[in-house]
Amino acid sequence: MIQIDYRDKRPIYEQIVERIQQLIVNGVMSPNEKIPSVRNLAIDLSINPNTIQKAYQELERLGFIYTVKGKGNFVSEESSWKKATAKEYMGSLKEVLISLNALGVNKEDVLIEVQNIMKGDAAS
Amino acid sequence: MIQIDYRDKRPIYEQIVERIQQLIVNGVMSPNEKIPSVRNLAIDLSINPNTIQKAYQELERLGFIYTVKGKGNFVSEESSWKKATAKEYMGSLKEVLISLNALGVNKEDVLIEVQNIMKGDAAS
Amino acid sequence: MIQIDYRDKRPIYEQIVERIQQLIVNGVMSPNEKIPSVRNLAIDLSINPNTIQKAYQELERLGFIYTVKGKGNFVSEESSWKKATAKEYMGSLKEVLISLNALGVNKEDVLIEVQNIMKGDAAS
Amino acid sequence: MIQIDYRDKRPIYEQIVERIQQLIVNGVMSPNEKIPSVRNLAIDLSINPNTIQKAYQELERLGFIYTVKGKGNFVSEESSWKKATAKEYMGSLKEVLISLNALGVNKEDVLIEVQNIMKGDAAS
DNA sequence: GTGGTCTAGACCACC
DNA sequence: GTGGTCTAGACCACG
Repeated sequence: MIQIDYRDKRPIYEQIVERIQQLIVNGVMSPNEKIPSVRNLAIDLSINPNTIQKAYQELERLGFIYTVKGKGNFVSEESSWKKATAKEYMGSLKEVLISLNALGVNKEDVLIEVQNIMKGDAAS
Repeated sequence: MIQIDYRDKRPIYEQIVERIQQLIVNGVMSPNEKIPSVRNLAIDLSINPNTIQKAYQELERLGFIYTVKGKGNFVSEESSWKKATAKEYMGSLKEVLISLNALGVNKEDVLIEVQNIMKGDAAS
Repeated sequence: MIQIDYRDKRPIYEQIVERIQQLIVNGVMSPNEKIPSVRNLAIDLSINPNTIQKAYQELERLGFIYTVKGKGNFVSEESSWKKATAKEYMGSLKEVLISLNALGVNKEDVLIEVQNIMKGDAAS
Repeated sequence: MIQIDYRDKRPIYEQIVERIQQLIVNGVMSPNEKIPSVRNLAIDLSINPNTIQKAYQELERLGFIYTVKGKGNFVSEESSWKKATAKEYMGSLKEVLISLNALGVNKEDVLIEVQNIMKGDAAS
């Protein structure tokens, strides 16, 4: 479920943060579902528990998970992250579009991509 | 023309790379135009020449500039970077769209953003 | 009467201590009134009796309740905690005021807050 | 300048965060002033550098300092933290006042404390 | 068993 | 020299 790419320049903990974010955002993990314990995931990935710990604390800070000491870490309600995350991604979209525009990419090609990926146009 | 933000988390050389990339992509600098010498830019920005050197090496690796020993550094022809760069950004676009879709963002909102930014639909 | 927030960073027993303190200070529970037995409260809140036990021990240490073996736990006379608690809060008040002063907060704003909250000016 | 209290229940890194916050808020350290390097402070306090590192990262997250890799850590401009910090302290003030009120503390005593500490009533 | 903190020691990127 | 990351191993509070 989580793969570490040691050739990636980004730190391991950041890769874990991003991966779990994806799993939550894409609905693979549901609110209040327990995520792997620090120790278990550390063993799974053959990584030091401290590194997992750092990733989990960052995820909590971002509002994607919440921690119950002695119990484990759990996925937060959508309300804690949905709005902020969508806003963030819209910002990224804007940046990418500006660059694509400067590169002279055809608007049609972009529109096709949007139609292909965003099949559902139902709001949440 | 180039501004360094020391509070930015990214290394200085990376900021320079990105900035010059922008200048080239947006046409501010034209193919075969000479870019500032390592020494001059270092003095201008009051930073270590090694840092500029590293930035220029990266830009050369990416195909945005080429070096002529004893002459200086020059902007490459569009052909050496346009295609690869556009492909890269299209990849980013795809990732962002997938996430926006998962977040339940309305397709209409994305299309509006595309129409707003990509005013020109002329191909390269 | 007592609500546990598992997402709270503070340990459960501390939440219970604070909550019961509030109930006593605000007069909801009167001196010599019996408080729920360890066992009953544990069942009510669906938590481990050890946790309740720890909370009650802390409350006893602070002078808010006293234990009668074989009978249960009871709210102490005001004399055992009122003075110490007030002193403690006056210390906190001082610290906060110093910081607010350093931050350049207007004295008037603070005075307004005091007038708003401390409606009764009857001494104990 | 910074003292660690090992009897304090709070983690060391949190004590450091609070202490440096105080130094900044109270104007002992000025914007853009360099704070001790991670290694130096670690040696000074006879503490592991990782612990200092954690404290500094938290301070950066809170907007009190900014980091320049390879250079050190520096105090942020007041604008990054003044408003939020003042708001936070006003919240603490409110809580304390409510408790003092419930304890039957005389309003006059509180007003005296305010007058004593907040000598300057000049706004920022 | 769970997360939270800390130490000791190491390597890396950056400047 | 500076901060950033990571490992290995330890102890603690909590439930």
